[in-house]
Amino acid sequence: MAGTVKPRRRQARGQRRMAQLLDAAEEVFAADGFHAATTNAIAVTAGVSPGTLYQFFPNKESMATELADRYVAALAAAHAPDALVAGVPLDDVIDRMVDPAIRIAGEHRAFEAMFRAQPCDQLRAAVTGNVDRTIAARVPALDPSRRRLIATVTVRIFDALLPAILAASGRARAELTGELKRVLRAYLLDVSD
Amino acid sequence: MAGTVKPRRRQARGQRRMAQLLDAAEEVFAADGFHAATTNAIAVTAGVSPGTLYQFFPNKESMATELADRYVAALAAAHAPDALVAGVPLDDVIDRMVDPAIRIAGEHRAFEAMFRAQPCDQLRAAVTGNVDRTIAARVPALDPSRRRLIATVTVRIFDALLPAILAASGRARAELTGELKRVLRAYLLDVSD
Amino acid sequence: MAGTVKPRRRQARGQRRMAQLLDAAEEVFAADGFHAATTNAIAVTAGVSPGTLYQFFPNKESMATELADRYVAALAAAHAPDALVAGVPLDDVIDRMVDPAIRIAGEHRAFEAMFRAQPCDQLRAAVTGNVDRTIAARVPALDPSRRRLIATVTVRIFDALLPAILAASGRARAELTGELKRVLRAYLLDVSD
Amino acid sequence: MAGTVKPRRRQARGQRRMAQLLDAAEEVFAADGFHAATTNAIAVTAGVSPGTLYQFFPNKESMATELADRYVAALAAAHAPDALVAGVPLDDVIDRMVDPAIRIAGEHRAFEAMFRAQPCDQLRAAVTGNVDRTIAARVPALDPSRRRLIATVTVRIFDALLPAILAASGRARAELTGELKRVLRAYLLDVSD
DNA sequence: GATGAATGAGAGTTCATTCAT
DNA sequence: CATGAATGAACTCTCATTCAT
Repeated sequence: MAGTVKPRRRQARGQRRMAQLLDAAEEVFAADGFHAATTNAIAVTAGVSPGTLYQFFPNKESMATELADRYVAALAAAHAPDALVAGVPLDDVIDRMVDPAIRIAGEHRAFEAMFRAQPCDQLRAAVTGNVDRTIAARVPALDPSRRRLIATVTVRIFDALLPAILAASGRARAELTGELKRVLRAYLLDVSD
Repeated sequence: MAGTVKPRRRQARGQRRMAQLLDAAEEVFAADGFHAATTNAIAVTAGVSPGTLYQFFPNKESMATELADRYVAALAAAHAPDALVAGVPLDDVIDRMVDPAIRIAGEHRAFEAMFRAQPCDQLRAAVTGNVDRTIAARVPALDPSRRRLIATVTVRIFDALLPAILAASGRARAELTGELKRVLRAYLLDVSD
Repeated sequence: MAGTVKPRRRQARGQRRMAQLLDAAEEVFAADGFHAATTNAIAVTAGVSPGTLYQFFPNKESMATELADRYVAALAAAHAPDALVAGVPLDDVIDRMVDPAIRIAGEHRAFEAMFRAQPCDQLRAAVTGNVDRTIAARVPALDPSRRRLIATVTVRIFDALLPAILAASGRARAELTGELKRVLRAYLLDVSD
Repeated sequence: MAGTVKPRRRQARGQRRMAQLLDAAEEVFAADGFHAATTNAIAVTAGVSPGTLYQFFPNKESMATELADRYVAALAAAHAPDALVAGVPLDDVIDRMVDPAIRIAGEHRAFEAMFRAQPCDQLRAAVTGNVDRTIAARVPALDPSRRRLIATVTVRIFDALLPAILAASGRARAELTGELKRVLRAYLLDVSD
């Protein structure tokens, strides 16, 4: 009995530490970028020693990877893919894709940095997958490889404008967001023909 | 006469070294990115000692800046802005903007890295300026601040797809280039209304 | 109880290292002077890697500063300012000021170097303060700014003869020390009028 | 004829270059101190290339040495040792020694730096010799080795207060100069007994 | 003589990672 | 688990001096 309980407690504490460390990593990655970020700075921010950090993560990259996982999960939760299929107008689909993505990127300070960092391909891949599936649902006839290409391009466009959007606020942010949607709509209408 | 030749001879060696060093920097920046690139690696690649590098460039940044200047010049030479004005179809304009840019980016291995590096804003600024002027010539009625926004977005889209294009070759590169042009055409047509 | 001991154990090793490093710094500063001294030499002398040095001191200057603090403390301990006030003859006061200072400078090999180095103004300031207070105690009527001037001059005289005294030994050192005291006595008698 | 004239011209040009370089060295030594001063900085200040500098001076030290020679000569010229002997009051002697020394130190910006720099012992030695001879003239009965000691101490006191005097101006400088003279008079009166 | 390019060892400092405790 | 001391290679940049021209 005790044998089964103890490990759980440990795991719980471990989970807490990991979350704590990831929060710290998020902050530091957001502030300095992946490369300039220092594991020592992350440890300090988390209020632990560098050694502790390496008890939970084998290296700096792995922290980025796990952070990216967080963001993938958050995106998955936000993009409840209900009813993206049939008669929903393209504008609405774009809204339902773009707005939550921007929101999540805004909430998670390191989203942007992780989106670019090489060790976080998963994040880009996940987003691309989302878009790919959405297109598949709306335009089933499309050739899969062409669909993949379009999805990739779409995500890159999003990526290209995201930093500017996040850096802006108020009117400017709205303007830039509008422009992003305009690009996507124009492009996606064009390729739907 | 001799008075004008003599100093030239000295400068000539220096100019050669500078070019040599910039070539080396280009190679190393392209391979490792601006941050990861080391001045020692550049010096070794150029076949000189680190001290020599610092005889011509005050620091690492300045090499990036000068490289970016090179690219700006190359772009300026390529974008002879003749006849972009009146009756030229949009497709042609896009071709004449995109193709040389991709060609130059392909010829200069560090173009992409410099396009992203902070100390090289000039490069992005120059390209954005080019686009802005082109739009101004074609759609004189457009509000300048809106025009600037469109130019910025256009360049960011180019930036977003450039790495993929450069990484690809043959059929894949042609496909991606086509997609880039499609995006731009769709967007620019949309905003011209 | 254990709670107070455990952290101490960790700090203990660190404290030992700091002392070790300061000892090494003292040796190297004494041998080469502050500017010529290298952090690597200090690390080697201390038998640690350069990185370890920077775990305890943020930079070279800080080592000098801490060394100077050591000396200030040693001086404060030596100059028990008892009975410097009333009827003590000037010669005795000078003995009680100069002798411990010379002894401490002799014991701490870098004293002289630190006395001169810019990042160690504290040391000179501390010594000047000591002298200033002593004068204040003996000649309360003296104008404070004039007193400060006299203290400064006194310390500079000490500083001027210290290297010669430390470099000498035996009879020569005694002679020079006597000369220093003679200068100080003559000067202080003169200004007491 | 030409054979004798040409070399003279050359020597003349060489002398000019040397003076030019020494002027530059003076400026740079005064600004940065001997150690921090850079031969390149000196060459730039002199408006020549580093190679030229090494055509006239074998190394950095030698520039300091020659500068010190300049100062020795200036001092020798200033201290016309007339009538320092017999009935001149001590105060006057001190004035005639200290005032020109301070004036020259003020006129030659690197005087102070050279006075301290190790490669310039000659300067200190020359000044000490002056003082020694003056004492010898005034107190012929004094034991030579004791005289030497007193001269050394005297010069060190001068050295100790010189920086403060040069850094000050107006009233403060006058005050400090007065204090220096007071110290010297008190000391020399004391040792004359 | 004069130039300025070239050298290269070495400066102070950083940081991802490991390890004894 | 947690600590924080320890590592050491690598970084950018400097500078007295030399050498080809």
